[in-house]
This record gives sequence, C-alpha cells and structure tokens, in this order.
Amino acid sequence: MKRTLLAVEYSGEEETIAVFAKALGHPVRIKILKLLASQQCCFTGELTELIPMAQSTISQHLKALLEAGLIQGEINPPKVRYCINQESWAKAHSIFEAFFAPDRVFGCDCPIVERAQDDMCPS
Amino acid sequence: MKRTLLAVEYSGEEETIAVFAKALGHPVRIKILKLLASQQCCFTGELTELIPMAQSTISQHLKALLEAGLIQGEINPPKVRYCINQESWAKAHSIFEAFFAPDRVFGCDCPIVERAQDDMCPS
DNA sequence: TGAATTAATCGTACATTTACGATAAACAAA
DNA sequence: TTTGTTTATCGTAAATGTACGATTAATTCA
Repeated sequence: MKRTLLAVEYSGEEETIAVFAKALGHPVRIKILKLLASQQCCFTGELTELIPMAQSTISQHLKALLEAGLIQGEINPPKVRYCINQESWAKAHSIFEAFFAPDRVFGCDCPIVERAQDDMCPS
Repeated sequence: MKRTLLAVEYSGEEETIAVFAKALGHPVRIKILKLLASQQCCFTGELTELIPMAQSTISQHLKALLEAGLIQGEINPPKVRYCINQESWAKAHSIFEAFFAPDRVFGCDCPIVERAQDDMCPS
C-alpha cells in the first residue's frame, strides 16, 4: 500500500475510540460480548455451542476482543474462562459517552439551498 | 470464502451496533466526525486541507460515514456540505450507552485458580 | 503411559478495506 | 463556449479481515 509522506497524526482519544470501535465492528463479536456480559460466571467454550461457527473462527474473534482489551481470559485447563474486562468496559463506556455527547455537536442548520451563499459559513 | 451452512443469526441491535462501530473503526473517520461536530456550519472540502490525505481517500471515508448514516451531505455546487446526522448520532449515542451500561454486565469474580472447581460456574 | 478434552494456532482461500493517482461530472464564472 | 473549482468515481495495489479444516499444545483422567 502506498503511503502518504506526511503521516496523519491522531490523538490518543481518536486512536482509542477507533480501536474499541474496530473490535465492535462485527456482529458476532457483539453477540459474544453480550453473552459474556450476561454470564454470572466467566465463560469457556459454550460459545461454540451457542454460535454456529467453527471453533477456530470463534477463537479468532475472541483474540480480537482480547487484543482490544474488552475481555480477559483465564486459563483453567483444559478450559479457558473469558469474561468482560470491567476496566476497559468502563473506559469504552466513558469514551463513547463523551464522543457522542450531544452538546459536543453543533446544530446543523444548513438548509438545502439553491445556491451557495458565501456568508453562510464562517470559513 | 467458505460459509457455514447454518448462517449465524443476529439481532437488529447486534447488526446496528456493528454497523456504527465499523464506521467508527478508523481513526481518520473519528477525526472527520470530530471536525464536523465542531463546525458551526457544515463542512465541505476544508477536510482535505486539515487532513494530509489524498482527496479521493477522504471522499472514500466520507462515503463510509454516509453509508453508516452518521453524516449527511448536501450538494451545493460545486461544493458539498457535510454535517453530522443528528438523528443517527442520537441513535448511536443511545445504543452504545445501553450496550455499555454497567448494570448489564455481571461482575466477574473469577479468580485465577489453580484448578477448576466444578461448583464455580452455574452451567 | 495413553486416551480424551479443550482451545490456540497454522495454512489457506477469498472478500473487504485502505490508500493512491487519474479521470469524470457538475456547476459557476469569465 | 471555455475555463476553473470541487468532489465523486474508477482502476489498482497492498494490507487486513473472515471463514474454514487440520494440527498442535496443555492438561485431566483412566
């Protein structure tokens, strides 16, 4: 992939949101998180019984969630227990909350206009 | 790509979160959204001045945000005004809020144990 | 020691994403 | 009509994502 010479700079917040969001960007991972969140005790491989996907595929999705920090696993041979990482969960909660806070968003009054009016935009 | 015979079924909520999250899953799109959210008036191509990326790439990212419904554009030739789609924004806000609500998540008391104890997990 | 069980990892195939430059389309202004 | 401005789309290349089956690794149980 060709890359631009000047790399785009991202703030920590931008990177963090993107990492969390990317991990949430597949419905099966949402399903897995919901299952884990609803378990009183942490999970093992019942996921393969609940989700009709190859064991290796589910393991791959678990790895993605692990790497984003949203879950944690505890080896308990031959099983592994997964559960929500509460700290990251809280962090994701607050960062998304702040991002979507309505007061951060200016109202968009842009009407559908026939013609641009130069004085409509400050810039 | 080989597909499993039994397709996995997703709830509307799972799909919706995944769609929004996928759109948020790249830092440049977070940056774009922040820029649009902070503009009093809607945006056009100042993005290309603020973000050192090819114009076509930015257009591509805008398209992704459009398709997820997070922004809207108004043709105002030869410029296009983009702004946050407030309705979707509010929807994303509430759906992420509900998803991350701490009371949805059971506490994970799973200790790191030497050996599995059968009575630890209900299932 | 030798099964059995569970989950990660490997290898692979195909789809999607991401970036670029070039081109096309839409319109205003000269 | 021609020119300039702005943005979308096309074509392309490389990276990443997603799914599978097969294999490997770790540990328990017989």
